[in-house]
Amino acid sequence: MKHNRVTIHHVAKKAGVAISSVSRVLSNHADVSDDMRIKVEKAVSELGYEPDYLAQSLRKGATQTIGFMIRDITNPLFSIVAQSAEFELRKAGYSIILINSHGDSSVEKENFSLFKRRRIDGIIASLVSEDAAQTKSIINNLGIPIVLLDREIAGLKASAVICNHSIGVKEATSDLIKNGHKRIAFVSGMKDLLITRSRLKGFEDACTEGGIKIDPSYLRLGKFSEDYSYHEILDLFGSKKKPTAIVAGGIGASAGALRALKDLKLKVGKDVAFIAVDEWPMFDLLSSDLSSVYRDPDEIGRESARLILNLITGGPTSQAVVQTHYRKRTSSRRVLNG
Amino acid sequence: MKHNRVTIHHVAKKAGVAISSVSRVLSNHADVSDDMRIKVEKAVSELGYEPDYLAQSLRKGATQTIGFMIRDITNPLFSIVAQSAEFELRKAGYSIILINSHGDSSVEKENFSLFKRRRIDGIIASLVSEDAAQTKSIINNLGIPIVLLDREIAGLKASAVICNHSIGVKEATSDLIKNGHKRIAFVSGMKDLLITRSRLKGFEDACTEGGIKIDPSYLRLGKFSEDYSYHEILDLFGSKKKPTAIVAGGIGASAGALRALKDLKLKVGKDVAFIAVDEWPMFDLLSSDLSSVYRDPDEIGRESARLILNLITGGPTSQAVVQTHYRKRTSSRRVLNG
DNA sequence: CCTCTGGCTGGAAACGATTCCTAATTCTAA
DNA sequence: TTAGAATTAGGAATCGTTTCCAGCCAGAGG
Repeated sequence: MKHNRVTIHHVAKKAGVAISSVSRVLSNHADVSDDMRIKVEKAVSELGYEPDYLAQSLRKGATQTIGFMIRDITNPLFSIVAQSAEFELRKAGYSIILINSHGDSSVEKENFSLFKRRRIDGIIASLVSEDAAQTKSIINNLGIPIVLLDREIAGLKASAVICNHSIGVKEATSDLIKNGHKRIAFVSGMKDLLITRSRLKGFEDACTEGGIKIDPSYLRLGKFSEDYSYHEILDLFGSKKKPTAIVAGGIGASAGALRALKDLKLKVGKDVAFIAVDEWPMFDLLSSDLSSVYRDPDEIGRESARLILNLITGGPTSQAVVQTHYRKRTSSRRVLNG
Repeated sequence: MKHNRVTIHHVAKKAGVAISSVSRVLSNHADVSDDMRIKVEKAVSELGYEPDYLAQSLRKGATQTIGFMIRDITNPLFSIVAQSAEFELRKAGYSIILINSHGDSSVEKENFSLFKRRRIDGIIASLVSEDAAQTKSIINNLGIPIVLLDREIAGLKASAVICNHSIGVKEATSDLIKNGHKRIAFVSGMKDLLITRSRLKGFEDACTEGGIKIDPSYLRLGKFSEDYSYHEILDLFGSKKKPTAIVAGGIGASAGALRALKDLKLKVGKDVAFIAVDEWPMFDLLSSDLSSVYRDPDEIGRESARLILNLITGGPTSQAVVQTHYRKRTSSRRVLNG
């Protein structure tokens, strides 16, 4: 089985030249005579030779591979990001190794070490948390260029794709207020993440401008999971001061909230207003015509690819900002008892 | 920058032993004295040494990497398959390289060659087509173990995960017939794919048993795309003999069909019955309570991982069958003019 | 006391490329 | 004609491991 792999050795022998000459021809080195080029190319095509990545990588110290680590590949937003990043990176000759961290920071840690051992050239990651001091030191000691998705960590040598969440959420919340909503709930992930803080800022700004005082019990900022959101919404509607509108930050939050409303037999857009932050496949086929805060996942993927390539070729760390905007549909209207 | 990578060389020097001894300790070779083991382990932990995958791979001829090639990673079903396969393979020490073929068989061809150059240990693939003779010869010449998802190619040395589509579709179609439907349309992908033939068989069997003659114009078997399905449904409902029920084979087919019905202002479950083959995230939040044919994507991922590991360790090619079953909900009921 | 066995160890050859260095050849110019 | 420069080719080192092979030393058996 070993003898069926054709190496540069075989090519050299067949062409009757030295190994180094074959290598020079294939890497378009300047000092190659026409005669040599022809001989080698003939041998290459006759043998169907293709250089081995492994050996090249070992020698050159670059694997042409990018590690893509996310918390959950089944999240439709991330899968689009992964697809478009892969598309861009492949054009530049890179492959991607996909790793799930399952939202577990110890798995995340292992993954970084795996990346290092595999001599990954660069990393694109959506980290579990921003405050883990350990994560910070791991990344800094890794010596591998990294692009963070929607995370901002002080003192970290990393590029980042940051979405401007506050703008879209502000527009959306303002629209709710304009439609007469005063009791607006906001469900999303942990407050220590930039993404949550940014959304919260948009929410607060809109309330301030609209002259609405935020009741802290309407802020449910705990986890991105469906489960969390589901139970928080049930809890809110079990209380005396039921909200008339909900802003759900993230796909999980939206799914959990919509399920809760369904179980409560409350009709979205009629009994309660709703804004989904982020959309998912077949969004338009849902039972209600949801207003949303949109960002383009393709753009996130493209930008992250651009940033990591930039870093790999020695460029400085930088940030790319992806805008969000409000897509007004019918679920944000005034409701019966609003 | 080169000097900060700690190699087996440094460990050997620090421990005052030969490189080969370090390697023996780390690979749990039998011929190692306790004294040696202790010295080496001390040096390893003090230096924080981790063996380099590249060099190991080059020497051993195995990269501990699986290539995962699918037509579209944003397909929610595939992304779950990818996730569960990754989970299983990681437990066995493998990483996965994810590649999109974008449903393009020339890209697919390139990808195979990339896998070979990267010395991938095994491939899990959802191929674009089954009949391309070229693909067959490429795979056979590749010399890399491969597991096919839902494809059956004669004369190919490959394992496969096959879903038993016909059973679920038959159950579903029988239910439609029992509910009085006679004009049932079936939209799905190309007829030359096993997956389509298998679904069609279930459909035909149910019709035969139910005493219904199939009108060929109700069979729309062209592509898996949303677009195709959308236009075929519009076409069907523009004709004289409108169907009273639709079976949509695949997520794309379902999406396209549901959009067409929405545009036609036909209510699913009321004006027309509908069966979705395969579910997607937040299926339960759709505007209608869709009956479906279900298969477990997690199981597909697990099985494909199991089969490829089996092949890599020298086992024979084999098949795993994943069952489908009918999930009866309300969209399959009798309808107004049915 | 000598040989044989067997456990351990170190040295060196792979694995398949790239690249530096040196040498041979050709060409130009004095 | 010959020195010196410019091309071009080959040889060898290198990347970081694993693994084969040979040798050393200690203990056992005669």
